[in-house]
Amino acid sequence: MVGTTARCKGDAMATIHDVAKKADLSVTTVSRVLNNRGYISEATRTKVFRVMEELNYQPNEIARSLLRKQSNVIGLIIPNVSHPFFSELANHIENYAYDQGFKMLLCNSQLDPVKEKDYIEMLKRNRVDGIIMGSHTLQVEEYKNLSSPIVTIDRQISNEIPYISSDNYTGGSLAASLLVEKGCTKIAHICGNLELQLLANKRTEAFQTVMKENKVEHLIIQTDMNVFDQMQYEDIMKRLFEEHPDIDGMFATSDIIAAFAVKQCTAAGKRIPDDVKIIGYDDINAARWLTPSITTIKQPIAELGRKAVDLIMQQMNDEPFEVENILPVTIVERSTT
Amino acid sequence: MVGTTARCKGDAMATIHDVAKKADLSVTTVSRVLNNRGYISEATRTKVFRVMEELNYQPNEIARSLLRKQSNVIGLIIPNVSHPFFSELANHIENYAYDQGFKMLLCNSQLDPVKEKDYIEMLKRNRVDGIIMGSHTLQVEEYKNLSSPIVTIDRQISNEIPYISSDNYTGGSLAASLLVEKGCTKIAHICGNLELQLLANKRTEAFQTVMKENKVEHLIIQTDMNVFDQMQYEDIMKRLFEEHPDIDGMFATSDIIAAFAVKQCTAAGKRIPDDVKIIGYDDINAARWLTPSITTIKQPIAELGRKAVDLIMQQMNDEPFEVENILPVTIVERSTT
DNA sequence: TGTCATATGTCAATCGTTTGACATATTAAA
DNA sequence: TTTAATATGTCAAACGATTGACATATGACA
Repeated sequence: MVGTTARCKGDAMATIHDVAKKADLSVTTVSRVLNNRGYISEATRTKVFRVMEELNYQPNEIARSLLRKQSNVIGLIIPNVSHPFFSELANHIENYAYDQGFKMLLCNSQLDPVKEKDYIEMLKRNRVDGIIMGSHTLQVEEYKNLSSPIVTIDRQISNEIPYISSDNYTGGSLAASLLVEKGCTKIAHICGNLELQLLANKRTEAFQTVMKENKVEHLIIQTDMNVFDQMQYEDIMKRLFEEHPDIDGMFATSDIIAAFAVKQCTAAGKRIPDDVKIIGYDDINAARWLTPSITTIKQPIAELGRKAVDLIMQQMNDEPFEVENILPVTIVERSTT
Repeated sequence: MVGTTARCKGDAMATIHDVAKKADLSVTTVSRVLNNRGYISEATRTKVFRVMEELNYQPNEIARSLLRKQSNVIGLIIPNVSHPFFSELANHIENYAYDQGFKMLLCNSQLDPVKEKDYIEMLKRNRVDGIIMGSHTLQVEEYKNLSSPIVTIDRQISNEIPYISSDNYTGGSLAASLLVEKGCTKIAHICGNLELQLLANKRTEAFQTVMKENKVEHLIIQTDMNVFDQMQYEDIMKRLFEEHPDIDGMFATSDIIAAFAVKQCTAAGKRIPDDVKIIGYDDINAARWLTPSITTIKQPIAELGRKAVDLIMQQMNDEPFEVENILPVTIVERSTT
């Protein structure tokens, strides 16, 4: 069936003038009831609301934004919402922002620097009240003269731009220690590209420290997280177990990587956790419903999201704010250790 | 460290007037180079661009939107981005919308009717060019006089509002047939609430038809998908296997439910696929990286997203469009069958 | 009667940009 | 020399709402 609806163009929405005319009042009066200012009799108030209802009137927020110089929009730039960590973060950010009267524009940079820069400019053109940056493909300088309130997830840009992260060092330490405690003797750590200067690198630092302290044999494999190429993980895992069949412990920098580790172990006939113990990071929802469920370092995702929005609001209102915002992690033991 | 940055309020962004003044030109001329209209000498063109660069000028899209009566924003209302199916859909919608020059406002209704209605009104106040509805908690009437272009995912509202879905009937049929083929003799089907009048119900219809045709014992369990309560799935699965220990086949209406089925089977000591065969629906990314990887009905998520955006644009431009948009599914055999 | 609180109105400016109408140069081609 | 294309300018209206300043009218109370 093919159709063209009449309800598209042409039938412009009612304006405050239409409401005023139909209610036989001045626009000023209508605006007054809309904004609760000045003296309004109960009679006119109800009349105005009735007419608004009849005309299906919705105040034009674009016009308001223009006048108020405030859009009540927050921009969120992340690599990709389809990554569970970011989708959960986006969910919490949007929920909390909505509670605070903000809308959220979602931008998936796909970790493409050109796209990321484009998004930043787009958000500025649209006069968003703030930007939450979860994608970091640009040079530090590019973020500095951004003029709008900004918050960074998991990356320190400068001493002025606030950033949020989980306590990566403690997280890495907890994971490494648990593996050692459980008796692992050769432990692999899969992390992202360490040259990217992300705060997540502290997980690796902590891991190394614990390994050295306990004199445990270990190895570190960097992955190119720039590509959300799941095949890549499979290959890495496969090669890892071929080259080092005696690995009996793994600390992956995300639950997804941990899931791939589980997969390859199973494929290689190794039992989890008896032959190999695996720990992930993030505690995405999936960590619970995977089989076996994954032991992991839990990031407080909801709090991260709330903090991000709070920091935007604090900057908007010229309130003081913390530049460094490191939220505590906990270790959640499940079936892979 | 506590700080207050100077770069927040006060330092209003440069306007086209600032550019004109600094470039010693009229606003009209600047606007002309900005919009590529009329005669402009190469000299002034470059001068204008240089000054824009110097002032870090970004044209105010809010003002433009007001004048053009077009925001270039699409609103997406879904239950929850943290659900993998919706996060992948949102990702594709945003990507394609961006390519077409649109931004995307993300709204998580949390399947709360009040919130959903609120979001619809918010989007109208913000004069979005169209709304993609993936959340359906309201009565049909509420959606009808919406005035803005709208597209519905997986629900038919009326004969005028376009809707998109995967070929649910074929999907259900493929899944059911495969289980029968593979020799299952008692098959369970876990679906959502059938009273909700969603197109997904056709999966159940098809399942029943195939079961009856082949005279296979079967049972249907409705879940309250209104709650993204993962504990609920666990309980249902547990009870199911307790009450019907002889189940040897399952068709779940989502990969996540299938994952919980896998989990409970494993917990109950049943081997997959030897003792029980399981088929999911959606083919979310996780279906591949789960252990065992899940056999599932693949929805063409990217195409669904593109189609949704296309339908919004077609309505905007008063072009003819299809009301019914059913996209083909395929079955992807993995390790659970 | 005068004063004040209440209730509404008129008018104009503002937000930043676009656009049409029209004027005015300069330069180049006919 | 006339004509036309090129290049820029001025001016004002429009988009939809808010707001301050000010006027006016009614009713109540002192």
